[in-house]
Amino acid sequence: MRRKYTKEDYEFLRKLGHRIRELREQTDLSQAALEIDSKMSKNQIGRIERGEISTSVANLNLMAKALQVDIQSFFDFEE
Amino acid sequence: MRRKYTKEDYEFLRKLGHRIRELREQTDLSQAALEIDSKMSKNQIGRIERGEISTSVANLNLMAKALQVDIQSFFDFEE
DNA sequence: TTTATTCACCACATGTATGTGTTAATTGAT
DNA sequence: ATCAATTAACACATACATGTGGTGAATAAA
Repeated sequence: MRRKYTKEDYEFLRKLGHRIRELREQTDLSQAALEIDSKMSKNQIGRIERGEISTSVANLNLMAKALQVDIQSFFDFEE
Repeated sequence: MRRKYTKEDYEFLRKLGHRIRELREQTDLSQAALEIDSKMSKNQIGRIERGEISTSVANLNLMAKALQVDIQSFFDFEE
């Protein structure tokens, strides 16, 4: 049986999602455009940006390459 | 239907896993000890370190806190 | 040799992330 | 107000990650 996400987990996911959205908007890409570049579904991208789910590191890598940013920049938020 | 992992994906996961193992050993923690601190199963930790699977960012956060390292340091390897 | 530690590896059940398809809702421009 | 672009939000099937429990291999110590 899996661990359940705590409030801290969701707080982390919320901040991460907000940061990803920030970087996507700085690149002037819509979710639909990022879908094409990253090969991820735009639905999934939306869920990640809203902090609803905990995506995998392989997907983080895909998004970083699509946005042409360093994967570490996704974690550039306070705390 | 999900995307399948490419060779680049697995290469990324392999490097990431190696880096995580490196940081764990620097902290002098066994997989069993990290299991306790991170609340993740040691089986899963082993699979991640071997690069077999793509774990979630929430788990990365758990491991970073348990190892008392910055989550960004997980990605400090030559790409 | 024996014992203990650490890790690799396996099978299985289950929860979750993902993609697809669809329909609202929102935003912006005119 | 209308129109277009963008995003939110839903349901569903399925692939994958995760935990549990177990066995075995490798290493070191004694």
